[in-house]
Amino acid sequence: MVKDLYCSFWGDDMRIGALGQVTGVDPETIRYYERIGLLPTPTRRTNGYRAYGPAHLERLAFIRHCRALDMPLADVQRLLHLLDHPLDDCQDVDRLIDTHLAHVQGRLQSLQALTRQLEQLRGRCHGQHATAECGILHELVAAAQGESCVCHGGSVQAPLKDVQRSVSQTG
Amino acid sequence: MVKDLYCSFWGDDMRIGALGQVTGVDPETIRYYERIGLLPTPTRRTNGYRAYGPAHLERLAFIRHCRALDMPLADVQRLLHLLDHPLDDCQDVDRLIDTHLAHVQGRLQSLQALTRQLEQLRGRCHGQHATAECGILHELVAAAQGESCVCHGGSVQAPLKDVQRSVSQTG
DNA sequence: CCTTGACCATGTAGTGACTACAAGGTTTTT
DNA sequence: AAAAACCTTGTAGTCACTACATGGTCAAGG
Repeated sequence: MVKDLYCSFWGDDMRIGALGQVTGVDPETIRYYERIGLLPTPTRRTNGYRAYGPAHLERLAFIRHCRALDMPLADVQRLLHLLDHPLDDCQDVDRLIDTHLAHVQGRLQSLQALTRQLEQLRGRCHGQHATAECGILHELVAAAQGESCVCHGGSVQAPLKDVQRSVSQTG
Repeated sequence: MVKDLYCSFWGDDMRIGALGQVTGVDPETIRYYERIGLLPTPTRRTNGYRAYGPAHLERLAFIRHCRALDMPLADVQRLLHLLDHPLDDCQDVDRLIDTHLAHVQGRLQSLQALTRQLEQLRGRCHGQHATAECGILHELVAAAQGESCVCHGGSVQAPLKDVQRSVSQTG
């Protein structure tokens, strides 16, 4: 029986391990979501164990789905609030998704440029030799010294922050 | 004169602010690189200020160029070591770049899928209405509940970790 | 009855690559 | 002389977890 596997999954409440199994989320992550106020505090059994119901399962699944879409937890928080207070204007949701989409598309373009640069860089090294003659290292050093390179094509002073931001996490 | 701007840039040493100006790196970041052993400790002036020479400038530029290629600092560290000890085999450099390239390409594919998903999601909402009828929110909730969706097409149990790893930072 | 093992609780610290202060000293400008 | 801009150190914050330490709870096996 699945009930045996999930330890009272079919009962009226789940322990944190069962919830984790069903959603594929580490129990430590679930506790983390609770700590930062993303998941409501569950009721407790007499022994202090957290007792989760279907509502928690739904909410956690929603969070994970949004995370699979690479949304930051702050955005997920806002969406959950809109779900809880469905009287507001839908435009908030629109803007949130639009902003997030722009974010992702920006990072996508950066990564595409990055891939081209790395591929060209990779092509500089052929066969086996000492690092002293390595075309990749030479290219990297030359590029860093501001000569026109496969990556920047410009000077050292170019602001790298934009590139890095768009490549890194959403924050 | 540029000398006035950069405070002894043309002298035999630069202060941290000047180095930051020339390379476009925040002085706090430069100190951070020094702290984690990426930049060698510079000599000090009599007043305790850090005094940087051309060697530091080159090294910092190299680091930033690698970072612009989205390499983790650990990889940069290894490349710097290979530059300092150029007797080793060049294959190390090759492997490092190859691994990094594979990383970036993986993230690129994740982001492409993500963009498609978000665009489809965005298309669910038309015009102005209350969140209670918002197609985006409905889609997100439905998807989270395991119905076939524009994103997963599968169940809640799907392991999201792979997606997230490939989308996030290199680490 | 005792032990083993799996589960749960809390709290703290670590990750990467910075960023932002706080509290004080120095140099330059007004 | 005073104010602004620079420098120093150290510490703590960011994001979304992850890992660990320490201890409590519970079911099954010997």
